[in-house]
Amino acid sequence: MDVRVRFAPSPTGFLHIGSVRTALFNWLYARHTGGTFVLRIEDTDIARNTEQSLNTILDGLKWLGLHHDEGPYFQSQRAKIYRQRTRQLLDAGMAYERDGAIRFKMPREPITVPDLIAGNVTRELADRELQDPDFVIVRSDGNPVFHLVNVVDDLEMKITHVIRGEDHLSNTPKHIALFRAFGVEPPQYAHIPMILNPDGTKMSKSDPDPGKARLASLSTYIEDGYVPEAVRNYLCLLGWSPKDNREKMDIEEIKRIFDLPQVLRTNARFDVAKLKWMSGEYIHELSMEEFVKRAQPFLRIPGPPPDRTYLHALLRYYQLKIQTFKELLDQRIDYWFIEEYPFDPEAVKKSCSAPQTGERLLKLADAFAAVRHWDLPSLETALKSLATELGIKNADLIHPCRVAVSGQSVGMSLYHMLEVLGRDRVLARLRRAAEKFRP
RNA sequence: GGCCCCAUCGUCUAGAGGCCUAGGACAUCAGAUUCUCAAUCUGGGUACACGGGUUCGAAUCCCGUUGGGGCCGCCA
Repeated sequence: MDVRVRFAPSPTGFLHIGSVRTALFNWLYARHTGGTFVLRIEDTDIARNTEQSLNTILDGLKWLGLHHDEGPYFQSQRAKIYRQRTRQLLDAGMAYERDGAIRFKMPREPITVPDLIAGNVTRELADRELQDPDFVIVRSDGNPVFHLVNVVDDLEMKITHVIRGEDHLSNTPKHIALFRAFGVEPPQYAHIPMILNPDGTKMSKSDPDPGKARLASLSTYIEDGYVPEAVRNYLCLLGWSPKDNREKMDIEEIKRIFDLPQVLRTNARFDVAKLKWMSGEYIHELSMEEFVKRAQPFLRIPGPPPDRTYLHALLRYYQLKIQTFKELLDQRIDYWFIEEYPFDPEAVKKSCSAPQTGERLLKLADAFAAVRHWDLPSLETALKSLATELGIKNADLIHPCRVAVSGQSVGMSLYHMLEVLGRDRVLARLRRAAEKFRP
């Protein structure tokens, strides 16, 4: 049997992280079985159907690398089919009209859902449903209701496996009843557990807490510069695991071993810290070419375009330091590119307040000027011999030197920094700073 | 209110009756290292929700309790 699965988001203008995971599991299952991944847009509510919100979905899937094989199909363009199917039920006496709406005659006996993940689930009717088990399939304004269009679409598109959030488990009996009413065997169902906020509450875009609302949207992770492969990898691990302690995994490998029965039945909480860690893992292993390419939107380089070799040399440090590309914006990198870099007052106060600072920096500049090869070991030797000569600790030269050439007290190891900056910049900066810090 | 699902460290999870005095990862703490932040290395603490069964033996099976989530719409 050819597997056909679908992702059916409603175009509400953003992608919920839970939806993304559902899309991912559908995609994984399709790839695992060599089946077809269909994209269907649930846009029967015309008010939500805007081009921009559709693009949000398309862009999100593309960002994650979840390519669909068919679609997107739009429910809004399928009104005729829903009407025909409604007619069919009406004619067969399995639906009737009341108060202008069309209702489906729900079977009175409980229906068992054979679920690939949850097992056999038999749902008794709730007390309210006991009063009136039938449900509306076409509104009085003539628009079909979710349950109807969902089933009709799955039927028409020959969907074989419906992989969706557990929030749909309770109304799956309705869907099964509808399939049977059409004289068709329902597809296989697989309900995956939900993704919750860190505090265990439901993830929602409309959460009054803006922080939590932000967590729920995929666009947050795109904007914050997370690596898409990491987001995808992390989401795979929410409700599924390879059982052998592996976590950072190649997507090809996941496609190979992913299967529905191993999906967990427990809800998972979203842990941004772990996602961040994983994003970092992916960033660190990027080639410099790829890193620069992806970092582009988050790089603010002042001054004229830098030399490529120089840029790569200095960026290596930041690549290993950050976990999301947006963190690049927090790094003070101006000193690599322009001479008017700012001096951090704290750093100056801490490292350059000694009265001999100016004099020492001048001597250091002279020592550096004398090195034959501008490389790490020579610079280290030069600095250390000067310290010995002056009878001071290495650190008494290292810290002022760092502040002099970078304006700050943090950064890569000093000798490495000097090596990358180059002789001309370093000597000029040391001499200028010597003036600046003269008592 | 009714119905459904679930329950292992703070979090994600491994665990399908003896390999479990419960393993891994993230987070956290301590130490090491260093010119700073970071990284790295080493080490530590922290979990089978509770109560009953079944069994020679239970994190693993059954029942109940509690807790969490979901659904019961002319929303999707």
